[in-house]
Amino acid sequence: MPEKDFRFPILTVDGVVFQLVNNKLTVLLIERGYEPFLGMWALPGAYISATETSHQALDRMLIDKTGISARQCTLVEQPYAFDDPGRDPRGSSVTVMYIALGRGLTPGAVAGGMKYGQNPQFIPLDALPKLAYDHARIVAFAHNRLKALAASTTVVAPLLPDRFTFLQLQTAYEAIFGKRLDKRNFRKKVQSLGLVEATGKLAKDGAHRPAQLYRFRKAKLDMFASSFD
Amino acid sequence: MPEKDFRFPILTVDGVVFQLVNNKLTVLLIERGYEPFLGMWALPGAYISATETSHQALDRMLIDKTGISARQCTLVEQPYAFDDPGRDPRGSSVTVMYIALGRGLTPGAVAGGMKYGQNPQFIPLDALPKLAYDHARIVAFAHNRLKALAASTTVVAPLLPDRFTFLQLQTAYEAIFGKRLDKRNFRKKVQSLGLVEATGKLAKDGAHRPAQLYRFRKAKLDMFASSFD
DNA sequence: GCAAAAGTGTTCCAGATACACCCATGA
DNA sequence: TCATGGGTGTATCTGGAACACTTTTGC
Repeated sequence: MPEKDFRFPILTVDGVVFQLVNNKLTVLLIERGYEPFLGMWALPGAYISATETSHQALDRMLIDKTGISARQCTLVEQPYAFDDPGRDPRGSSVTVMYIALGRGLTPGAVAGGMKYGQNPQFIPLDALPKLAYDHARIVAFAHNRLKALAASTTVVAPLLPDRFTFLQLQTAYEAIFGKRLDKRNFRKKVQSLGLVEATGKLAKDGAHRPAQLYRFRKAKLDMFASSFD
Repeated sequence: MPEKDFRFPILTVDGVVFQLVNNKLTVLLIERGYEPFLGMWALPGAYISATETSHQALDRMLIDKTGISARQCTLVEQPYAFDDPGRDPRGSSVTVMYIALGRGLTPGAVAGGMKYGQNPQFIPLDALPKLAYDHARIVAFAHNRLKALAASTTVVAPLLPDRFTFLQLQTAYEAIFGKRLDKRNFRKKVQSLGLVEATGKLAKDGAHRPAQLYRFRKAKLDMFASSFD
């Protein structure tokens, strides 16, 4: 029943921001500036207040703690809840996790941002330090989710520039799946799905044959029939 | 930053309890007994208090509102969060959704239970009434999730008795996917995955040849390689 | 001319699909 | 004897996986 003075549990939001750096999938982490877990690496996160949605809290928190705006990223549609009774000594807590994807993000770069930031860094998933709370589990969950989405949708798009070569696209998939793909099979697959279209422009970036530049046909998250792996 | 008098948003839990009734996939709904949405059908749900986890709140709420205990069900591993700014006039709210699976459940049957219950019923997914809040969206999400899980894990197990015939198993899958499957191909698939084993017992339940009774090899949620659809 | 990435086809195999008849039982 | 669900095998198709060489450019 709705009671007037009902006390709610602690509600927090955590952001899992992925970006490609040097062809590796990385995630945005901070070093915690206070207890608990002082000095340990953690996902950027914050309490959600009664006057905001979890989404608004994410925006605010990301800028405050990492100097990156959620506006610069693409959010994956669906937030997930993690209920960790043992996480906070003050009582039970629920955290809402968002997955965000970006490219060319620089921690601390937003003007006036990062009030509480503690050394925000994009850290490769294959070289994660020990994380605070149950954040290792949350990152693993998010990575799994990203893999599953990449296998059947165009989620990779926000990780890439608007125009990209086939090699860039393939490398993005390889970074997400954590394994190499065959160049010819990859091309066939992407083309048979009609995911991309040639722009006619060429990328001239070195001592080799210039590559055709492509773009995604659909701007939005698009589900396709068959699947990668 | 952790502040002493921080006020948290409204946090609620909603349960999506699936059960097979007459070979149809049904979901547990109640008729709301107060505003908002008085008289409308809705998922059973409740506020989460500061002294309990979302999981505990689910247990309590289900018994109070439907007379069904979460102990009678199998919970799907992962809760999801839905953040609906417009849902509650008193401020922003986040709801944590659990998917639960059961069989032979009877609303209102728990002794001493169902304090606030309003006509709890298992309603077939293909005959849902208009639902309160954004519950139609939540049910659709849960159904999708169930489909995806059924395609690659043994989630169906809790929907079935311990021992079941191949036809029962197939019918469960058909109910979840909402389409017919080929009997021979289904058998081949299930057997090649080694999902079930014969018990040696026979089901004699009518004017026809008795069927072999099977059980799942793994009691727990088990992920298998290939996939149904 | 050589280093470096771009681009291109075929074969093979496994798994999915489509499909029809006889069997055991109770009424 | 008939109605009902139980139980079985084969041919075909499709999509994924494996695999190597020629092309274009800058230096």
